[in-house]
Amino acid sequence: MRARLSTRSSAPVRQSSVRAHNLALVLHTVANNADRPSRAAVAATTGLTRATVSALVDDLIAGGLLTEVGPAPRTGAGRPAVGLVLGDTPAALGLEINVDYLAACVVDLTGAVRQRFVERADQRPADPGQALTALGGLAARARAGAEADGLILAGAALAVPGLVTEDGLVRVAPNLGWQDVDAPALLRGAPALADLPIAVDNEANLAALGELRVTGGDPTFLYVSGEVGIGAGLVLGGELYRGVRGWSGEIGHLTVFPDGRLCRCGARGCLEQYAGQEALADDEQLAASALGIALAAVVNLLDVPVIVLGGAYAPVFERLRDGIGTELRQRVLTAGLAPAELRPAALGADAAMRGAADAIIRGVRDDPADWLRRAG
Amino acid sequence: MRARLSTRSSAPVRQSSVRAHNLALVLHTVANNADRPSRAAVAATTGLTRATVSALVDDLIAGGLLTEVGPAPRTGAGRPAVGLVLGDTPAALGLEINVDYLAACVVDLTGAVRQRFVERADQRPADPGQALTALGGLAARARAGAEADGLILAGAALAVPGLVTEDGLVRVAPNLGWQDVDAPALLRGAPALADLPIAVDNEANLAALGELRVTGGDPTFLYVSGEVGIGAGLVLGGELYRGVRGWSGEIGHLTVFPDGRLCRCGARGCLEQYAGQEALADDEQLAASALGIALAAVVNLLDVPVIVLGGAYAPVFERLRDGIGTELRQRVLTAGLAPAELRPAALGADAAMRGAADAIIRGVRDDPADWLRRAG
DNA sequence: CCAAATAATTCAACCAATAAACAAATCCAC
DNA sequence: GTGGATTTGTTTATTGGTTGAATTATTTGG
Repeated sequence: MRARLSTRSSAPVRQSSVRAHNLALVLHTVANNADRPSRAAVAATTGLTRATVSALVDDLIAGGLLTEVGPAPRTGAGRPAVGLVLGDTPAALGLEINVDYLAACVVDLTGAVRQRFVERADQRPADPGQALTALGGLAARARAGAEADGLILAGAALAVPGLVTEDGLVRVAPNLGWQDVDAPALLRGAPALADLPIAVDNEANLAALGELRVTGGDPTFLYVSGEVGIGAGLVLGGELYRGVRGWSGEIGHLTVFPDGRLCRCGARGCLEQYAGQEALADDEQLAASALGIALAAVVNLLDVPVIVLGGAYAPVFERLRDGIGTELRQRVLTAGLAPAELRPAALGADAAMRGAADAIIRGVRDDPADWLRRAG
Repeated sequence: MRARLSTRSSAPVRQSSVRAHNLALVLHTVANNADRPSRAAVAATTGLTRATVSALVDDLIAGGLLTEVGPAPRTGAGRPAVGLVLGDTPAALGLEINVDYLAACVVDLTGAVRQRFVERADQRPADPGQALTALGGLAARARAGAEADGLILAGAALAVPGLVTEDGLVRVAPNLGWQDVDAPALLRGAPALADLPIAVDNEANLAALGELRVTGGDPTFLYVSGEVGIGAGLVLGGELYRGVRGWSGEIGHLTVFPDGRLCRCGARGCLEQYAGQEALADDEQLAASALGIALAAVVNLLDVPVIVLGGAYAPVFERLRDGIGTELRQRVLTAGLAPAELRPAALGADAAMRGAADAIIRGVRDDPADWLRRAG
């Protein structure tokens, strides 16, 4: 298979882009190979020559993204290989604000959590400035701990339960009572964050990214997060799909019973009224079949082979499975050909925060050349 | 903005990939610029140097993909520019089989229809072999006409109302009564098609691609085609989204009334029962609100800003608009922030056939280097 | 008729990957 | 143990593709 450069991008490509791509390719290859591959092994799996791989690896080692480790146990004749593993810098700061807690963590390049702070407190009475200042405090502690470990931070990302525009503006976060909050600007007020690039995204989107990291396998799935509301993160071909304005995944307001219960959004019969946290506590079987109807819609529309249930759904997954499955079997046209797989989320309550840090790490892994340039 | 090579592709990139990308970039730039740009103008808009553009243009002219035309009317001092326009080779064969007709057309590189043949006849009694042989006959006439015009064909694509796998196998086409039909193999039986690459895809998917060409603007929209069943083609960021197994877009089986009418798929309350061709003839307002409920689900889930109604919906669009719009305003969470736009399809009954030819043309435009090599 | 301006081409330099030769470090066989 | 086989990693010349500057070509305007 020939390498295709993304045709849609209307920017010219030069030799440096080739190097950027191949740097990412080598980095990914090492990251996805747990048994300390040698330069030669990387060359074999990527299709690049050993000479090229050596040159690329030199750059990555110089930037701390890769590290040489002692040779693997003897394996036969020949000069012994020197193994490669992912380095730990740069790391990233993952932040989360939700109705009843604030959280911050630092995740290193390998995906390991190196710092973790959670502060339980009802955020609804606080105004956005207060809440984000408090979060800045947590972030400062996490950063200090990370830097004591010798980690350099590449950036920070914040998970918010609401609609977020591309430049990080929180349009609405109904359960926090926020409207049009410039979260990056407020966060930059904290000295510990002033010098970092700051991204903001929807909580379910980022949780989906976190899940993608740990599932490893399937690059296409829907992550559904049952909270007070219901959010969803859609991962298509290994990429988070955010929608044109970044407002995708509002599965909580899919109509399941057109003339049913009135929802706080003004419409009738929204999924949220039948499978939100309150409704779930009230009647699990109703929640399961409502979820099944909505998920069938997603599968019919997008041919998504895997659905991951997180948030409040994860602990009761086994009791929901049958009810959801029944609706899926009945309502998905292709259920007979290849049924969609249903499974509980692997990450717990930390999913969004870890996914946030992961989004930054992903950026570095996907474009190491950019990081090498920035890090000088 | 720096050019990003698609990181996901796990193939190495070499200098020839750079050239392939830049050839496509130049070709697109000329295609999207109606007023005969010069090499210098192309260089300015792409960011490549004039030297590079000249070299690339030479290759494209040699392959017939671009043509030089007389200079544009005087514009000031200086050596007059020689204009560039898209050539007409290669062209592509678009084929369609549907319940009550067969159709074939030839579309040239610019998107112009150069040949068109339609044969009305009920295809349900015919077995797949007979039907595709008849279609092969139409294709032969279209090809002969095109070649008399000096056109070279790059390939053929067939639109089918059913589920199609990646390698062109028709798994099910309920309204034709087909099951597991190897359409490419049967088509290759026709001498006029034996030497062409043949693609097969779902009718709504291809119609959506056809629509993408003519709308020009929005690269993200949902195309909904009302036929006996209801199909949808989803275009995200200028690319058709086919789903993991190629079975996306089954919007006809979204549940709108969970305890409603029994559908031939076995489930209850499918959209098809309320907004399929029969139901539409029966009660337009019911069809509109059912459609509205289903489309609201799509917008909530995917944040799609534009919905195009085609097939049987196009002629009655004005009478459906209000009913659909009411549901969308009520049921889409972000309707207040930025309502989705609703519009009728620009192409008529030919949409799928033209979209099929267009899919081939798109392939050439997106990777002209491959075509130059093949035609070489 | 010459200067200014714009278009397109030519040519040396550069960058990144390749292929092939080479050096290093081990195993294995005698 | 000593020499050949084997595998890793580096070095070097070559190739393909873009760049930038200089050059040539062709027009308008004074």
